[in-house]
Amino acid sequence: MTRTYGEGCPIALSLDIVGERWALLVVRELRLGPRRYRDLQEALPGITPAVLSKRLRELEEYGVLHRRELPPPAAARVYELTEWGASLEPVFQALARWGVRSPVLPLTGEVSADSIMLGLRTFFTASDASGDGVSWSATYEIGLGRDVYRLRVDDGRLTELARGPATTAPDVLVRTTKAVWQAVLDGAEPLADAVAAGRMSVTGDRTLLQRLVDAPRKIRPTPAPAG
Amino acid sequence: MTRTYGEGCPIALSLDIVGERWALLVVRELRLGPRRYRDLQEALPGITPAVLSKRLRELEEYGVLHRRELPPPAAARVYELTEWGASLEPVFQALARWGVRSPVLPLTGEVSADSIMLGLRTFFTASDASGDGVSWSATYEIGLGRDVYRLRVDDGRLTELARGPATTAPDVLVRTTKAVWQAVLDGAEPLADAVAAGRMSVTGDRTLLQRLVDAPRKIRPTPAPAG
DNA sequence: CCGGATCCTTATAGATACTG
DNA sequence: CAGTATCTATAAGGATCCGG
Repeated sequence: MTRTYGEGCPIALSLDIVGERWALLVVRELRLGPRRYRDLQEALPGITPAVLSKRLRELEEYGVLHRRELPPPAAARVYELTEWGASLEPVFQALARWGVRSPVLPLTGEVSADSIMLGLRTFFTASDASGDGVSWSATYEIGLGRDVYRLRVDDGRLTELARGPATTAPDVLVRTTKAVWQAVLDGAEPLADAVAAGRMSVTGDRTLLQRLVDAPRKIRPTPAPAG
Repeated sequence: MTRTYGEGCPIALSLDIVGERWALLVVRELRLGPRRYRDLQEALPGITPAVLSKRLRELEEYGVLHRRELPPPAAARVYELTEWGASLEPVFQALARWGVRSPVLPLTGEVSADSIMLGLRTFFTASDASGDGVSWSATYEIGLGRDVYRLRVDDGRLTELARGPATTAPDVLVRTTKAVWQAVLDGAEPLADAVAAGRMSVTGDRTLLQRLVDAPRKIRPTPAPAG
């Protein structure tokens, strides 16, 4: 390792490991499972091949991820998080919750389908039962363009979020675009409108879907910088 | 801002704000209260004045901290976190808990007195009452060299940690060095030995102090990188 | 086409000295 | 004390190229 903070503080050590430019975003892209070099390059607009290669080498060396060769016929090289690398999850959660409350810099730009779904998990708060006493459990398959995800909610808790179609028939099946799904999650467009306008197709119990999109509450209190 | 990830992902936004080299460590130094430029420079070995100035300007611009002029006679310029900046605390906690489990890079180097005390808070877990039914509440004043801290534990929860002496007579008063305190916290030296050898002076109930140093459990499971 | 390596340019950080 | 100025070293950005 070249540049080091050289401190005994565990925070500084963490930053020695994942504090370099792009490093944490590379890890972010692996949160939902293994990815190929090409996938990472596409998901990280602006990263150059040299930097991506360097980060992958470093992160492998430090034990955050490892590369694995898929056997034929799928013959491909993929990168995936080690157990320790996957345990960065609380860091991502904390950073995401902090970032959405940024009082100065706005939250603008493209978001990958992965990030949208992970954001759902980050801001997911079991909706309070509100007296109806009905426990909320359901399975979902959400398709955003070509990216498909399966979700499972058990007793109001999001217990599964993975890439790929549902393994059994889901309670709700959704097909839409990234943009529409994000608008609905942000509350910018009511779910009913998106469906009525044909921008989202829903198969199954729509009230279960409504509960899902209501669950994350990305409130942005925007505290005054208190100069 | 010059370099930007340019994404709509809140994680990327957070990294745009505090992801630059040294930025998060500057914030770390302000977790226990305002500091002067000089204090920061001394606490961050290796940072150059130009970089420190730049980070302080940027972090102020983004609303993470603000500078304040203390009125005479204490006439000094200090930097302190905004409310939003202070809400980075979960990020530090997550990074610290992750870093101590690093399977490859070792945790070596100097640690500031502030970081040791904050580490105590990060890894503080109320010791299970273990059947004795005695609720643990106490006040402490810990002196490490010239740095003095006051702590308060209420019902097994660490409710106060601040720079400076206790405001009323503490239940336990400790005077020692950074190195000895850290060795005791790490379990490298038993509390009784440090006291017996005259490396730590304790006034008050020593069993209350034992509970305090036992509270943080910095277990390092060192998961195999699973190559 | 995938998985990078190479080359050149630009931006940022490190080192040191110096000033209001 | 609280920074700025200058110079150098390193890392990142941009484009191209290459082997399997």
